[in-house]
Amino acid sequence: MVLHKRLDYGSIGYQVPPMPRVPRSAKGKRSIRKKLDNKQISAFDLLATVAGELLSERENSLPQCKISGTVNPTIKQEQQENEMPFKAEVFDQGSCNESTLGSESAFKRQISCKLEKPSQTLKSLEGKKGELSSIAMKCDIDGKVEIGQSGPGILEDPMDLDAKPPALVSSDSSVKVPISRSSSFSKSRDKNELVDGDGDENSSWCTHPCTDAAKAFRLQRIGDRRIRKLLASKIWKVPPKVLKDGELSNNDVQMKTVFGSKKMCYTRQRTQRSPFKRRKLFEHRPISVAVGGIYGEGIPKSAKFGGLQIERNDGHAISKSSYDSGDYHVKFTIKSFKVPELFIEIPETATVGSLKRTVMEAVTAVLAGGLRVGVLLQGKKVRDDKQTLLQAGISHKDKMDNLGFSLEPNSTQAPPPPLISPEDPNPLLLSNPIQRISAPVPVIDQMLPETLPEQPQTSTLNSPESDHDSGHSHTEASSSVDKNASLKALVPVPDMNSDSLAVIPSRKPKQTELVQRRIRRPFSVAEVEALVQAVEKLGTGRWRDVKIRAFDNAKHRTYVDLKDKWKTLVHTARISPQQRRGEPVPQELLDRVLLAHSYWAQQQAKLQSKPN
DNA sequence: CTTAGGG
DNA sequence: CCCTAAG
Repeated sequence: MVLHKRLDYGSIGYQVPPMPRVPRSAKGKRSIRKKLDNKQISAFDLLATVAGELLSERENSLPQCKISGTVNPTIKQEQQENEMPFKAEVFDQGSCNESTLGSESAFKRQISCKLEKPSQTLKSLEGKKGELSSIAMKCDIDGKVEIGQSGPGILEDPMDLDAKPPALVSSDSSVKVPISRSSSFSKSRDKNELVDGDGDENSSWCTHPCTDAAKAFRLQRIGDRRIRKLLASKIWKVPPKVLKDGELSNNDVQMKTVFGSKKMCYTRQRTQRSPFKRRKLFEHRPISVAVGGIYGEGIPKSAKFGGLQIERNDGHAISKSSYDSGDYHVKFTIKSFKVPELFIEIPETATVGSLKRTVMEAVTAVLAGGLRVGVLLQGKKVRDDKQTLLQAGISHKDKMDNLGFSLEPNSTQAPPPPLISPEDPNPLLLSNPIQRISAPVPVIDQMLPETLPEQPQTSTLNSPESDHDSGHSHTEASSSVDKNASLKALVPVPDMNSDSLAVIPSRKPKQTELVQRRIRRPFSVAEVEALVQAVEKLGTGRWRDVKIRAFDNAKHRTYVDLKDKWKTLVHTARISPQQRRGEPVPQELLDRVLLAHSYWAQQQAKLQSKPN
């Protein structure tokens, strides 16, 4: 079975506009490359490039993704020690059968996350400056996010890989191996998969010795090609229109065009009879990306960066003259990514799996909900998108160790990508008793390179830009502390059990906090089938019963959801097949919908006219 | 908390 | 999906 439309969500009214696609025509590439070559790229282009890197990969979403970061609630220096590195991994379990593939969101995945090395921060994992290791980031609005640190493994020189001091790798369990969509990944995944929060630092992919074959494969195929792809397709995919002349202030609009217009919201699952009150979870605080530095022309042409970069078009051997004319290129690598302050609230009775899912959901919601990229130079946000890098002060020759990128949740919009479906698509088979809880999206602040330790970690919050983001960061001061404490408590118990969860403080978000909209989870055919069956039996006025009968184990489906779904089903059944969107529902089911609908409508009418 | 509907 | 008035 093949996924039909990536962005077509079943229910009407939630269609997320398709991401504008830009033909990967040579022409397009050339034009942009030309701009790069001529240093004509504006700050906004740079932003867009980064954004594109992060968000325009929806078409190539990988069924697996990893996110690593540091829980860093407050961006204050003194809290550095409280930073809790965490890692959330999600990957396809490989069992994509008919039912699990019913819808894109139906991918059954297993998520695992680890909290480890409480005192370690991603920062400490950064390779030495100049080291050609970088972080590869990919994120698409489909909910797949990939953020992996690509070390020398993707470099052309295999020696680097072997020569790389294990310390760097092992010391940082949150460092990810570059995740490529190539089969090489799946090959090596087997041995590395199911990284369960067992505390085994070596369980992360990067620390697992890759097989020679896999290694070779990766080096050979991923290296150059992957980078090229990253540079070429992803970046170029961003519609020029969107990139051009956008004011930072217009970013919202611009990005909206790209990511959809729905407001980004994420709320914790409302669980039937859940003892937990709905909370406002996500903070729309900026996520920051630290850049390893800007590399000037001195960088060997063979140098490869796995992450974002503006690469000199070596294919067109830059002539001496071009250099003379000031045709320099700014090169940089985003080495780390922090996902701070993830506020998690979860009942003690929840399963570890649910915790993992929650974390993943929280992170995914933020990343996939729509991001805006901000460029920070020495802690200051570069607002003028029209500026060229040079004008902005980003020069190839500068030792810009202070270039930062901030990923800011787009509060004004957010095409909630189908999040991972923890449960089996078939409601009748659902058996996961997880209690979904809230997961706030934290703010991630800029992580500055070690060379600029003095840079206040609060730069992002304090920077002028914080104004245009959902700014509610400050209301979190106290919460961050709680969070820290709670997460910290989790660390010692990688294999946390419910008890450890109890440590999590249930700080009540302020009412002023925004409530994230729940992520969309298109109903799979299996679910529709179950729904139809239940309604046929129970009628259309007993949603709670329907819920219990057919979706008791699908915690993410509330009776209201079911009622709404039925509503849309009825509508869908009435419109022409051409007008339907999302995963097609078998006509047979739609027929039953209409039948049941009319039948129960009659019954209701009878009851009305003839009460007793 | 459930329903029922509009948004 | 969200929000809410009603029951």
